[in-house]
Amino acid sequence: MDPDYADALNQAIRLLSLRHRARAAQLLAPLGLHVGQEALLLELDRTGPRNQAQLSDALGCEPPSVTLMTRKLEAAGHIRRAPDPADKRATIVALTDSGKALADQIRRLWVTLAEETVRSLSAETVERLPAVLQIMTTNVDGKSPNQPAAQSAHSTTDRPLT
Amino acid sequence: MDPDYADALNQAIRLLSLRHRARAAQLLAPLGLHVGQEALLLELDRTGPRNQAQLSDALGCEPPSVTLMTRKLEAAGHIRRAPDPADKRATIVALTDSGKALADQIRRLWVTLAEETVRSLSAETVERLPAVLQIMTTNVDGKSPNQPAAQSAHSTTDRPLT
DNA sequence: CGCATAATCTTATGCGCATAACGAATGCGG
DNA sequence: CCGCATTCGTTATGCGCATAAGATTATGCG
Repeated sequence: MDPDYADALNQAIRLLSLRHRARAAQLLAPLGLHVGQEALLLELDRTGPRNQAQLSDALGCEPPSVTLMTRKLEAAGHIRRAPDPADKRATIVALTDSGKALADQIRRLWVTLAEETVRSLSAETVERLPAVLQIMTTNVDGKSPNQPAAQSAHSTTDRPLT
Repeated sequence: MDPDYADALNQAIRLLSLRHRARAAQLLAPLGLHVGQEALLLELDRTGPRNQAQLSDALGCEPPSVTLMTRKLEAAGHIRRAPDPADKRATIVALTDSGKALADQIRRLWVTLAEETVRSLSAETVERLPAVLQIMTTNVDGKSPNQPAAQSAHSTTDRPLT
């Protein structure tokens, strides 16, 4: 394994992360949203109402952050928080109509951005890109520090080498 | 443009960013480093001594952050800060021997991780991945908010579509 | 030369998110 | 029925980094 390649890969991911976050903040500022709140809205819109623990899991962030985000989004009228009748500890979170409209609006912003990116890539690269990113994600997220990363064997493969 | 594709791409990048950062923090903790400090060391090791303004530019972070990072790395003995004789405002930053050794050590950590990732991807994907990431980075980083992103025309293309 | 403008670095302050510690509710094994 | 570990949510605190404002030096121009 070429050390320079690993280094380039590492730096490329780091820069992409920074720029993506910066651009997201820029796009969302006019809407009065932050990056984490965007992710929460989109997640709710994708998978429907859930309690905060499930949300923090899906978003890859921690429960206290979810508490803050849901409080703020509720104050803005984008979501509803209601106690779960089946579990008095949990509070389930759902989009309001305003929140659903906002989620659609956000998605439209990213579409125009994705179009620019897609225009610069080959068709097959575009096709494989989501799967590749997912593989990179599962691998970089080593389950235990000094163990081979999950093979991500079943759902997402990219013509495994050999 | 399929809205679902743009959505998937957006979320994939977001998740990769989170996981990459988390893993980096995990790898660097034993070395007493943070993510930004790692980037600074590697950048210095790649391109040689520079002043802090140039560093903040290359790292994609802001000058005050560079001030804090260089102070801490200097206290740890990994870098040297010296006034620039040609410009009394600037302070140029250089790696010490200890810093250079540390940079090599860091790179070795990422190599083992990159190996796992490469093993899950096809040879041609691996070959194009850095360029693809760079294209995504330049595109996501729209120079001005409502203007077509830079074509990244000259150096990095990935068989442009059509 | 003299002065306005810009560039470099630093300090002060705020924001987003994490980790730690806690109270409340659940469910399981005795 | 009763401990007791577990899970959910919140509060308290800290860290990394950004933005805003200030001090010092460079630079361009009348």
